Amino acid sequence: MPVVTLPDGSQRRYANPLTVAEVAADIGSGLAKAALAGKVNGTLVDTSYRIEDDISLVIVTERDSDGIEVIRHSTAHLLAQAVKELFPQAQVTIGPVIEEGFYYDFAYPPGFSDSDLLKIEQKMEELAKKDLPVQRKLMPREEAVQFFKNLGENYKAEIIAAIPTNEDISLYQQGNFIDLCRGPHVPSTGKLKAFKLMKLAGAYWRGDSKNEMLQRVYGTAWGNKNDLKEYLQRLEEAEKRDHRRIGKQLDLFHLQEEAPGMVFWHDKGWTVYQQIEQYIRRLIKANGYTEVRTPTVVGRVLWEKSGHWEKFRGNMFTTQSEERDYAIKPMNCPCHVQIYNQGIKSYRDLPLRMAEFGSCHRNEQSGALHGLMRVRGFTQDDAHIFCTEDQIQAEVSRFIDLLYQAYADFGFHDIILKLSTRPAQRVGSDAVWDKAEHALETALNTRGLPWTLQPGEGAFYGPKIEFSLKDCLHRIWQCGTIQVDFSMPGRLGAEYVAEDGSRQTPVMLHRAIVGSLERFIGILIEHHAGAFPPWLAPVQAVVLNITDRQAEYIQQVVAELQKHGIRANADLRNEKIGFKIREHTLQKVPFLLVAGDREMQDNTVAVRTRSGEDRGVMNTESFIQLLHE
RNA sequence: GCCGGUGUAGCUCAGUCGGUAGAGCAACUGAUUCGUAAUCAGUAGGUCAUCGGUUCGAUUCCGGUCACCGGCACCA
Repeated sequence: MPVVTLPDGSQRRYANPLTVAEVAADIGSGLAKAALAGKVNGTLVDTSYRIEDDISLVIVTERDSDGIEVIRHSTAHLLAQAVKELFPQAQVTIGPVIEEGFYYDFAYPPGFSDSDLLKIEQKMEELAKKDLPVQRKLMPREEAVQFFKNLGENYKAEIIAAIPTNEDISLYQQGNFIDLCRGPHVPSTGKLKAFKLMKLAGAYWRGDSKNEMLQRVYGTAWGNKNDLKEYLQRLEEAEKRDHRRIGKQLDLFHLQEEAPGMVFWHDKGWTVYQQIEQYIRRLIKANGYTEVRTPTVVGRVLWEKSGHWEKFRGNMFTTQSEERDYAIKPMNCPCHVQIYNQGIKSYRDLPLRMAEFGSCHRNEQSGALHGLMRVRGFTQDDAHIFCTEDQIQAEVSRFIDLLYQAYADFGFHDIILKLSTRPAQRVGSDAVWDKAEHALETALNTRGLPWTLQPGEGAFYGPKIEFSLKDCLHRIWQCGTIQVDFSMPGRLGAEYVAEDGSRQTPVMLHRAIVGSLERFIGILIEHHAGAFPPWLAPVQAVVLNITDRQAEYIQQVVAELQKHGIRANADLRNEKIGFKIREHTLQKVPFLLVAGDREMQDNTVAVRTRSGEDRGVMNTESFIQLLHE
């Protein structure tokens, strides 16, 4: 006699065991139709799940995030069914739900084409319309393995073989298609009403590049057509913000074939770059850092000592001269240790914070390159802090403060922190790791920040904290990091004289706030959609005339603004004011200053923002004040 | 690096089922001096990524290479 407790606290008593679908029908016919799955005592189940005991039950519909998840999962199955009908030789593998959609990997050596994708989608529509019931069955493990082997589905058989022996093997059938799946699924294919196949891609079996490559089909699915439409519109919006597109439109930078992965910064992009660099330079100088500059091309011997030659040779650009090998530096730290090593250091010199806007090159694999986000030539806002073990915690705390201030100034307030601790393969004693991990953890906790632990994800040379920021499209970008290094100072012979006169090896903290400046600018472009805040904008103001009569006056205004360090230009072209407004607005210039006869008479300008807002008429002094607000 | 796709004027793109190409914007010239998101007219501009093959003839078909795009793998 099951008692079912619903989310509103109400209870229903039934004389006999019954299914989730039957409870939904008992509540109302609308709900019965909308029911996609159930949540029994917090666990998702099919609507065919049989309720025998007293439980709490949620009827899951397209309005719940759980419901969307079930829809996506079932749509992945529908995709697999369609593929098997059209391409019987294709073998199914896995088809998980991902953020905003799903994918399914198939083993199909001939590969799918874009036109196949269309055909598959049409077949899916057709199968959905048939409203085929989706039925769950259980099968003993061995039988299931044999069953899929007989179907020629070797990958599925392999997956089942990997399932723990104490778990049930559940299969789902819709029409002739049977797939191994944990479930739950929608009760019938007709519940799948809003989906679209997005793209084709290659993907390695089990995510390992040593394995064969499968055909991955990405799709998206939603509870209704409207949500699907909104999602597609959101993608379009994101495309409009693409930094590669905006970089071209706003004449910020370009990339070209002869220098793959290396940026040609144009005047405007370089201005933004300079603003960022100068900002960080001011910030770190005020926080006890020194700034240095080290060579770009450094002899092989140093990279052998640091261990990079052995580990990363394939990813370093190398060159030679007079029969000596050199590498273009992929990172700055070994060079910084060389500066540290000049002259003897005392414990009184620590912590020693050494910064460099270091130009580095890494020979990234061609397929990894992506606009400014992944390049071969980049500049880090790098610094290394040489300190004692006891100083780690305080230094990490100081750094977190610095980083939060910088992110806020760039317009990022949502920051995600992750602590990565000791991996299996590592250097340094457990006692030292204990101390360092504890120091990082304490630094995070004393600041009251929420963070997640990534056990085993630390570098072989020490634990680290990673800082990621969320942009306005909710995308997450890892930028900042602080890493403890127990290895390199020793390898490269860094020492200091301790209070007791003994020679000790310092700990080294690698840290960066924005990481690669190139990538960070890419993030900024997308976050602001090219409309940089005025302090970063390459051109802060353009002063426009109405007719030639004001030309001279406008030159004076521009000169005055420039004298105050404002990046201002004149636009004296013989064009209508509307035309000029349009052009500079599209160029995202924060302020447009118009001067006609009236303004010239009064020694003022009419101020308009790039968003079309009229800020009224004012003199240059007031405008300068406005800009600095 | 791997799978798939793309490469045509400065930009965005059309086109040629094999007979060496076209639009809009931009540029240039001229006219227009105009009050807050596009003034009008004219001119010029391309080894159709690159190398090779097939062909009487290739930008088009086939192959190699390079770069880019979407993923996968990688990211000290």
